[in-house]
Formats: sequence, structure tokens, C-alpha cells
Amino acid sequence: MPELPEVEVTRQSFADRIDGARVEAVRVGKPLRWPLGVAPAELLGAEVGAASRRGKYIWLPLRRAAGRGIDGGLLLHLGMSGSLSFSSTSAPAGVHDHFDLITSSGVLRLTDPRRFGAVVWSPALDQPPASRLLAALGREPFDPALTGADLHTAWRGKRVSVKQALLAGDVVVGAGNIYACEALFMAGIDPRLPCGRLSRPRCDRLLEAVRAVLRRALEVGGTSLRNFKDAHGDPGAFQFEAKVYGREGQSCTTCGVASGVKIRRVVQGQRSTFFCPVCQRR
DNA sequence: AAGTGGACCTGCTAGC
DNA sequence: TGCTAGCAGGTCCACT
Repeated sequence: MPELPEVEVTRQSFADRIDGARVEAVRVGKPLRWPLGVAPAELLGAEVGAASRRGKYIWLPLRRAAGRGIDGGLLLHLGMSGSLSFSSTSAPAGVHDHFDLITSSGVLRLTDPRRFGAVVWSPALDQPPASRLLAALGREPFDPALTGADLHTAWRGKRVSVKQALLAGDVVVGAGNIYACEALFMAGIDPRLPCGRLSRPRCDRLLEAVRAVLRRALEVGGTSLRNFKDAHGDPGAFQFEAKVYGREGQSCTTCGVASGVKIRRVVQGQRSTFFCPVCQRR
């Protein structure tokens, strides 16, 4: 579920409420992608700080307080199917609830059927294991210093498709399968084009499209394909605005109304890519 | 070195 | 109705 907008919407939906809370208990369910890396008891009594986001990760700082707890933080990732909820009451844990941080302000709960998500303790963001997990991440899409020239430079000479290059997230983070498809549509670029063949102006346009798509998704609370909800339990609405994602065989909203041009689906790097063969050019 | 494919794990849906 | 194949929002790792 979670690409940058979903992660950010989730973060915003609980950050204020958990800030300053005291960790009272920790419940660990089935194993997630990586081990927690700390004995849950070590966290008890720690004070929670302001949750931040880097790429699709959420960093929840913890501080030793009143002689209890441990300095560091939890790095959370929602994987493919994860979501976080924050509620003042602690409902019984369901089969897919694999981590509860029970605090004086409420319970932060990770629900993740496929368990590709993770909750990893780290002594600091810039120390392992967090630093190692974040090391390969590209720039934040809304970093004002990031320009199309950065994409152009990073992709020079590379043969991977621009769609896969976006998904790789080592130049610019945040666009997953849905938003990469949507951004390429908005920019009018064929997703199969080798990224090294993109002209500088098209890199500018692509970055602008990535930003526009992510910004819009943030505005409407992200995409809820199956069951994404923010920590309040509210779903997003971007799925109603997708122009290509999941629309294989349907008419292109831009050119297909009169001409009957249909959205196509191809597989790139074992992921579905949706595009308009007319609007998106090589 | 860059590029490709497999791995992780579970649930849902379309099709027979 | 019941089974199976195929698909799903991510990303790390091993191999060529």
C-alpha cells in the first residue's frame, strides 16, 4: 500500500498525539522483515518524540526519561501491506497485528498481513542499523534543491527503463508503483524508455510530474486500493484519480475518449506498468 | 558495475 | 461451491 504519500499521511495522523508520550508496554507479534533489535523491556519508560519521515520510513525517536528507557528510536516501514493505527483504547490484537507500542497517550499498532514491513530499533538515525537501511535512499522529492538536472546526471549512460529507475528510489525517493506510473503519464514519457536517454527538459518535466502526483495524493489522503487507512482509520481517495494505474483496457482519459485508445499493461522488473501508448512517447 | 531475477508472506479475485 | 493461478502499494540480496 504505502508509497510516500501514504506514509506521510500516516505519520501526520499520529505524530502530534504520540509526541511526549511515555512507553508503558510493548507487544511483539509474528516476526516482521527484520528483528526488532532490542529487548522490549529496554524501551519501557522512554519518552516518545516527534515522528519524522525519510523516504517510506518513519522514524520515531525515543528518549531515556526519569532514569528509564533507552535513547534511540524505532525505524518503521510499512512494506507492501502495512498500516499503522493509533488509538486511545487497546483493542485485542488481531492475527495481523504484529507490533504494539503502548504509550501513556495511546497505542501505536502496526498491522501487516504480508509482514514485509519492519520495526527496527536503532540508537540513532545516523547509526546502524538505521543508517544502513537509509544509506541507499535518494533525495526527497520535495527537496527544493533537487532539480531535473540531478536526474539527468544520475541517469546518464544507464540502460534501465525510466520506470524502474524511478522505482529504485536511489535518485529520488517516494514514487512506488502507482505514482511512478501516474507521474510518467503526466510527463508524457514512455515508461520503457531507458533512463539514460531522457533529455534534460524531460527530466525537468518528470520531476515536476512526480512532485505534482505526490502532492495531489497527499492532499486527498493517499491511495486506498485494498485497505489502506491512516492512523485515524481514514482511507485515502487518490485511487479515484488514477489515470493509468489499474486501468488496463480502459480508454485513456486524455486521448481515448474519441479515438478509443486503451491503457496498456506491461511487466517491468516483475511489476505491472500501466501507460497510454499514445500520450506517452519514447 | 549494472542489470536481472528471486526471495520474503498472506490474501484476494478471476477463471475453470 | 471449490480449487488454482495470478496478482498485489516494497526492497534486499545473490547472481550474471
